[in-house]
Amino acid sequence: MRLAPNPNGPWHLGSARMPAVIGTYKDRYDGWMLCRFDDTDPETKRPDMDAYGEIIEAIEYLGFEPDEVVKASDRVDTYYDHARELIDLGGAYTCSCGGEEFSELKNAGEACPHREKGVETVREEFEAMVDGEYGSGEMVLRVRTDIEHKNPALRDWVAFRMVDTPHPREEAAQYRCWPMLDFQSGVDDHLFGITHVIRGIDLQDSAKRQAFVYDYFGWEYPEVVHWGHVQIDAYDVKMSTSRIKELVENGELEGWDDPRAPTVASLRRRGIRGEAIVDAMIELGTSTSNVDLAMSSIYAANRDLIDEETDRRFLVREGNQIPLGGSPPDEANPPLHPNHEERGVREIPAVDSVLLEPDDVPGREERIWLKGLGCFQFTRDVLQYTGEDIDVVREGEVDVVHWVPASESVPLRLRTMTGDVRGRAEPGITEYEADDVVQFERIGFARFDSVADDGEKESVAYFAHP
RNA sequence: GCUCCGUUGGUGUAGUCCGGCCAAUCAUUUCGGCCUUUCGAGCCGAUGACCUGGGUUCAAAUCCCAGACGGAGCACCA
Repeated sequence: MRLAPNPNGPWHLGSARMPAVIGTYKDRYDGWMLCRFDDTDPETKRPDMDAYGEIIEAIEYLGFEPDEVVKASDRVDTYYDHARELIDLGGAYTCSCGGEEFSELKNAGEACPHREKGVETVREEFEAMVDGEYGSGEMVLRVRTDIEHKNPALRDWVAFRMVDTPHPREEAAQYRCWPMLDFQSGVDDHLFGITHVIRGIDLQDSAKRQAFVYDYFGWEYPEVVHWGHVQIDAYDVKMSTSRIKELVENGELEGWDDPRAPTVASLRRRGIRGEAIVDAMIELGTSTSNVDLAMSSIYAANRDLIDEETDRRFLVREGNQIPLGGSPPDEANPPLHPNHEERGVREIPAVDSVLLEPDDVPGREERIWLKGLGCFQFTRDVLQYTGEDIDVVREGEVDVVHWVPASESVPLRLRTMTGDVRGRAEPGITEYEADDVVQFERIGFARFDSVADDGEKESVAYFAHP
């Protein structure tokens, strides 16, 4: 198996499908997996030097490890060698037609005059291409397929072209003659002994194109599966590397890990496990039709993974301060996890007054149960402790809500897909470190991004999902 | 215009090759109920789909034909 990412930027969620499915096959059948960066376009899809590492990190985060990692831009000489061989076999010719000019001939099913050049001439001209003697657009090497093939997409396609812009990698900066994907990828799949290829429907014709090269060389083509595009609901931002790059550059997104960005880095920062993404991607299967992945599938998978081990805590968003009356306990001790009392309890002081979320403030004379503390009645702008038994909750008369002390709680900013929310959390959260995940009761799971060591400074958490 | 591919509930998927056991699987979502000092989970239940029209057949999601709709390619991008 192989992953063949284009390192022109960090990964969006659609890209994650590649390692998710291919890596799962590899693990399931004890296969071998190559990660080959198809970075043979220094111009239009110019490689981003940071993306090589970011992509490897993303693959690891998703839980996979390639057996070998290579860059196509390190292998250009190998492609040249195969091009020479193909020329000698009569399978390719150099062509100086303009793009439109050739396109018209091709669509009419007519060969261009260059098709009948002798092998010697072709070799000379190809060596001149390799030596950089032509500028961009002046000369290409075409594979001789079938100029009258009923599918115009397969007729004499370009294998190498000239690119004036140097490759951003120093090691590859000297090349001007670059292979096209169909040539490079086709040759490499054979050389690396790839037996199974899974890729997008945009490359549906690639197998047919590459088959001409394989026939010239007498190679056997790998098994190939094409899948449709994946869209994800819940995002306003289009899932496209170039679009996201644009939004990051003009400041509309704070970065590739902005919670509004449909990227691998964003979900990671929100504390969602790579495994949850993989689980959801696997369920999509590999049909050739386009699919919509519901974020709720990823959330459901993540919940399965983290719910049992995640501490519960209180966070009140944009709270209303209400004084306490009567003689309630001066501290609440709800469990860190309701199913695991052995993990201990939290210590939440309850003095003077509390904060409640606006929606939770009870109406006049209504009762409410502050979780871990007891039953209160809202009378004359004060929550008056009633001392009633938990039975009032069991009987459904009183709702249970979360709360925090007004004075001893700590500020926290919760970053969500729809913007930041400010609130105050119970004091115990200062025990956490960045990367810890908690469940804010009745709000949802979140990952701490930074935890302030003193209670006056604001901590920051990224909201994952309910 | 030429060439490929696809179409099963809100979403995804199984079943289609080799017609019957499919009044259609599983997951997710939504909505109820039980349980619960949150939410979730768990348990119980409900809603909800074979693109259309013909044909073949005792029998069609499945085979055939036509059409509709959707996607992809026809790049000196990947």
